[in-house]
Amino acid sequence: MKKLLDLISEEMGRAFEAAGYGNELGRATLSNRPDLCEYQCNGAMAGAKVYKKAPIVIAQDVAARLSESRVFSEVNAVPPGFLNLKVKEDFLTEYIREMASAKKFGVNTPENPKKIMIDYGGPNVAKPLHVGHLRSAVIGESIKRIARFMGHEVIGDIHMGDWGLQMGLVIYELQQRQPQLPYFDDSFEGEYPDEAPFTISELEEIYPAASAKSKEDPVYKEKAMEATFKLQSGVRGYRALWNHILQVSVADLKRNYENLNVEFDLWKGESDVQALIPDMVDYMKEEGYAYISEGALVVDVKEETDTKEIPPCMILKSDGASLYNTTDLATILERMNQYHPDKIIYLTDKRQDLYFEQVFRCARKTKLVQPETQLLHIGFGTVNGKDGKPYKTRQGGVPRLEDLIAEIQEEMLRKIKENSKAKGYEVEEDEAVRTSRIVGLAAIKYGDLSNQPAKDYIFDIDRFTSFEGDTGPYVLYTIVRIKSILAKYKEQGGHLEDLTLQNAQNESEKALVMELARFNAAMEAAYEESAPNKVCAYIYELANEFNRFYHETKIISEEDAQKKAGWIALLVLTRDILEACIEVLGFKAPERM
RNA sequence: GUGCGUUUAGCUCAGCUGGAUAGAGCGUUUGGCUACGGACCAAAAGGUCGGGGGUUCGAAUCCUCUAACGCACGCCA
Repeated sequence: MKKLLDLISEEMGRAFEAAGYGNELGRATLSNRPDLCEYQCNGAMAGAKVYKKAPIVIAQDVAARLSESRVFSEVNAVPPGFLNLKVKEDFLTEYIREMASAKKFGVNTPENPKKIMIDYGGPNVAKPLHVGHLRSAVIGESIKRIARFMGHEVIGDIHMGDWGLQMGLVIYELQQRQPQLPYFDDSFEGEYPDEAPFTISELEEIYPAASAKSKEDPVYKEKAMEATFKLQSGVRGYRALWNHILQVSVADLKRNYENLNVEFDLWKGESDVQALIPDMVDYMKEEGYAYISEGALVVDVKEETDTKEIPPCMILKSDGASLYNTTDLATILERMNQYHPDKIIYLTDKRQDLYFEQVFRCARKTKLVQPETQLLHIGFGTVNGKDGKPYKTRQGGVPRLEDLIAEIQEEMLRKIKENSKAKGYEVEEDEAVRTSRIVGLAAIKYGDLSNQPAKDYIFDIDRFTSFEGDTGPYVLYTIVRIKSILAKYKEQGGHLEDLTLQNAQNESEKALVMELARFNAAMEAAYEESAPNKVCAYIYELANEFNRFYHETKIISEEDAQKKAGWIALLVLTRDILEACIEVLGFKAPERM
């Protein structure tokens, strides 16, 4: 389905053409003066110079051609040359009816769907998730869902950090604590146990302990690096232990991401591409891309148009070891070979902007990717506390993601109980808890997603959990309210099928319809700019328009059956669109709250 | 030092890629519950868009200079 604004622009374009001007001048936008008109076109002013005429004259020429338009009920040329437009009810109703019966509410399926890989999540094995992991997971999941909704094929990869020094640290610390384990006995030739010799909570305690020791004790660090090396060179016992760590850790990660309603298609990690590294490095050397500089193997990625010095992309450290860059390049290689994506999107902290610029340039230069393959890094900002500094616990530590979510959900539970008490009815404890989880997740995700990804934002529990203003709970409340009215309609014997949308009866209803008609444009913009915040902005406005309409219109008590059915149809569409939006944002609405 | 980002109402943020009177929410003030869910709605007050200069019919938006803050700049990830 075409976008409403495109239909309007085309109609304007034809009028411009008929009056002897270029039809590209017909581009229309939403009015920024709703008191004067619904849509506007500023093409007459843009055309004034080209045609050497006063803009108002052009506008009048164009307006005169539109008196018989089936789209507009009103076209006014006003100084200095604005074209103020109002659309006919019939035209709008026809559009919204088509939308209601169309697949995906009129979002077009692309002719050539793209294959997109999204690299997000990025947890480190054996380390608990913390605030820093929230944004990658939440934004990445939403971008994935938006792209899927638009009809593209999307593969989400968690890309775990499962190969670095942290693995050596954990292994060495385990050896200190339980030296009798068979994994550390080089002469052991039997089968290793199936069961890991530690639980997830032990694991989570082991890493920080080991990390602290290695910072203070150079000998300890040396030993940990040795353990890392033994693991990477494939020592049997170390590999077995590493598998245990992975197994225990991944089970825990799955649980955590599931709670966040985040799903990955691939659970790959750095370790998966290590085998590709030697050949890739040889290739880069043989083709003359890589050379030794200051002892390290590097690929130059400078370009003539650079306004600053871009350091070369390092492939191997001077001790011959691989590093983050190497793994990322090998991952690109693997992804291209296995999945042939048209586009790879990375979600990490924005501080890695320059780093990814280097890696992307290196991948292009060394022809790891096709010239038409898009590589995109979406760098997101920091989650800050109310003081504007990175969010910390009261003790000053880095807060765990689990604790953060629990905190929001507790506050949500408190509010739900308080509100039900104020309204004078009792909620069952488990229903209240269930609801608080659903609404709490919406609060945290909406709080994050409604900001532009690249910007830092302030994590404010009171604001996020509020039912008022631009928040997740407000949007859910609106959906629940619609569901409640629809339930009542059914209770009274009404059916939700075979309803026909009618022409809008008043201003607030028309405003709601116009807002609904904007859905495909809003979703498309969110996709193209990888900007879930645009979906948030859209549903917030939609929810506002709905609530305004709701207050002016008594639906259930309406006597005219056709009118009433038309409104119910409008409610159904509003509910469906709101739910489609929160679905791509990665949360759901409860039946009651 | 170089580069990137940010700067809009008391606070938190929008601003549809150059248009009319710069918009929301929170907070403040006021009005609306015998009500389909008042967890809502309506309204008021609140701004020299960090600052200077420029481009043009027209600038929060484009160019330039400048200030403050944040971040990044080969062997971490």
